[in-house]
Amino acid sequence: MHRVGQRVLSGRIVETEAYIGEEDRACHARFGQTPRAKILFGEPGHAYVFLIYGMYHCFNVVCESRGRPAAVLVRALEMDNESKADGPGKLCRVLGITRAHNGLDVTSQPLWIERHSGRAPTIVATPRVGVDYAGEWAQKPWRFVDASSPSLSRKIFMGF
DNA sequence: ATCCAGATGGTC
DNA sequence: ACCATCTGGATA
Repeated sequence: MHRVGQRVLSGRIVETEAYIGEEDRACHARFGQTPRAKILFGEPGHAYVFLIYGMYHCFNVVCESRGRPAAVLVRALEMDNESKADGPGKLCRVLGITRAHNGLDVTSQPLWIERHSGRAPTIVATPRVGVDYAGEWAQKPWRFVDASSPSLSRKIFMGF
């Protein structure tokens, strides 16, 4: 959920990826506590937002305790309206999330997450997207999707 | 259906 | 030089 003025933009999270620790060669924490990755090393429950390819943003939630860098990238939403949010860049564009949100507490306004009360998801794990440079770490099944959702960033196929 | 160049700028 | 992306146009 993101409150902007009187409006609340929201959607159901249907796709995520885990980035876990300095040893994860796909994680931004792999270079240690650089200026960009600073938030990753901080308190859990805070937003880690970064600019990618000079024109898009990616939204993560920091996990695990201070000093232990880990986060969940939110990659797709099923929107409450007609908007499309089937990808990490589109999601941030549609919800209006930018680096101005980096470090915000995600348990309160204006940017927060609520438990969904609808039907249970059918969770399927696949390799993460766009991290081929990460060697063996690229193959870990740390992307999680609701296979029953039509709003995924890419289609699922046999086994995945 | 698949392939790919181009956009665009922070980060290391 | 690289990059946790997206779009539109070309090709088949």
